[in-house]
Amino acid sequence: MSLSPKPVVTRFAPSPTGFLHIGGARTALFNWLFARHHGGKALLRIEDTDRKRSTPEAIEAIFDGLEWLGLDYDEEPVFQSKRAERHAEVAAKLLAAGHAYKCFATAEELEEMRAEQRANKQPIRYDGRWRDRDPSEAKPGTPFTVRLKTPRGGTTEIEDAVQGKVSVSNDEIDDYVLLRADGSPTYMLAVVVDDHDMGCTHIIRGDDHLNNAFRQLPVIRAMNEIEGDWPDPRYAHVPLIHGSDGAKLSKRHGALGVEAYRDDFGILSEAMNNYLLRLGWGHGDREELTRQEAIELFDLSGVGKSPSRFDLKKLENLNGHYIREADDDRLVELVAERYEKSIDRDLLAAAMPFLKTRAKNLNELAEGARFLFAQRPLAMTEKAELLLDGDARLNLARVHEALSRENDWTSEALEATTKSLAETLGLGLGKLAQPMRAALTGTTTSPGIFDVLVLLGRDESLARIRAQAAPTEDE
RNA sequence: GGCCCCUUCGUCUAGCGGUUAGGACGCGGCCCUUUCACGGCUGAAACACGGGUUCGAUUCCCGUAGGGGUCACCA
Repeated sequence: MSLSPKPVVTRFAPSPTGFLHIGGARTALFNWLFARHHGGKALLRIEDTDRKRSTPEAIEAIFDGLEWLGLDYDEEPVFQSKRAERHAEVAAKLLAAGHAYKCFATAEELEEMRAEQRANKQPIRYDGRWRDRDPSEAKPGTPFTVRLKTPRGGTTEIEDAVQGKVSVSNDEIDDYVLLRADGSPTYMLAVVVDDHDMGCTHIIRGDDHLNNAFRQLPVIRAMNEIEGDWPDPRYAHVPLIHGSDGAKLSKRHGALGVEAYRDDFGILSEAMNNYLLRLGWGHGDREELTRQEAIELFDLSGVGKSPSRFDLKKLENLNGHYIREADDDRLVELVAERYEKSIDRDLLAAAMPFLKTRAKNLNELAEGARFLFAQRPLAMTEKAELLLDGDARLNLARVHEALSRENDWTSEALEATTKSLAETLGLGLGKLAQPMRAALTGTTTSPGIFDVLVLLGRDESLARIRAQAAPTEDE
């Protein structure tokens, strides 16, 4: 026993069969935070052993998603597919030590076995037909798989950092395949070997892997028996994220990659991080946490045991919060990206303080800025059109007259002038302001109308008001 | 179906034997206000059910129900 505890090493191990989805992103975040919290190492491994389903695009999407989330790794990513030799080496050691054996059963034969088990309502698992047979009983040259000789009888118990004590009867675990007939390793072998070789101390993953822990442990213990220094890792199985219908988040439930939330929904990285952090983890009443606070506060004991549902409304609420806090220049860039044509960034920057309190996502922010760059004649929304009745247009003519005499084009002066006009006319300010808003922005929603006047400038403002005003007699 | 896990407002959660069961999102109301937001105040809203253990259970134990996960030469 060493006195100083081993430094924490975690890994995120996605299989690149698609984008980085919400659940994967949260697992990545938890692993990363846990490592950072303990001053340990965060590692990344790409589980690309499924040659058919893994794609380079998916690998890129995962890197891209992780980078966007601000999750960095302490070593170069490990590609599982490149380690097949080592996996086979471990399988050979297991075989040599009698912890594994060759199985010459054909796929058809096994399918038949399973069909029979189904018919007899028996649990479906490999029956160990080659467990105690001598390989010489097989016809020479028959292809074989290597199966783990799992312990019979008794139970295996793990102390999961999230789920607590979980135990499974060893008889539930069949002698599963370690090495396929073509000599390639299965996932079950590869994870264990890679986790060991990477020095992972904590395995934080979705609880869809909880059962796998009981299948993987025998390999670890067998290897520890053979060569030592294969300690059990600490497991932490985090409950899955479900869709709003309560079922596992999947493609058919509209599960999206994190980049879709970034690109299509206009979500900020901080908002996504904060939302994911709070989904399944809590620390008292804390809702909004910075990255730094998350590192300081994150621990496995704060992770809940029950699955949680994904709620876009809450994500967007958080997003609105982070938009308001975000630096204006950054928002200008993000909004500008959302316009087809190039826009006046200085104008957008000037408007940003007024725009950002009104948006829950970048799309709304871009939409809210649209009036700044609109060309006359302005397109009117239905509500704006409705607002501009005869009286409104008459009032606009008066506003135009008053404002065109205004020399001090500041929101304070413009407000004073408009208010005094309203008073003179015996009208509420709204009677003037709402038609102005419609004329100036083409909508019924916008920043404060006097800020709009200033942003658009004297000439453009007067022109837009003129365009919607009733003709006056002296014209 | 076998095995494993889960169960506090609609949702995310706090609670770790004694609380008016707290916060957040969403929803309603009020205030602010030229609109929409922001902000502030406020209201409705939960311990799945049944047994125990205990002076006392949301909290501990056992069932029931419901939900989820997993059962490949996929990962």
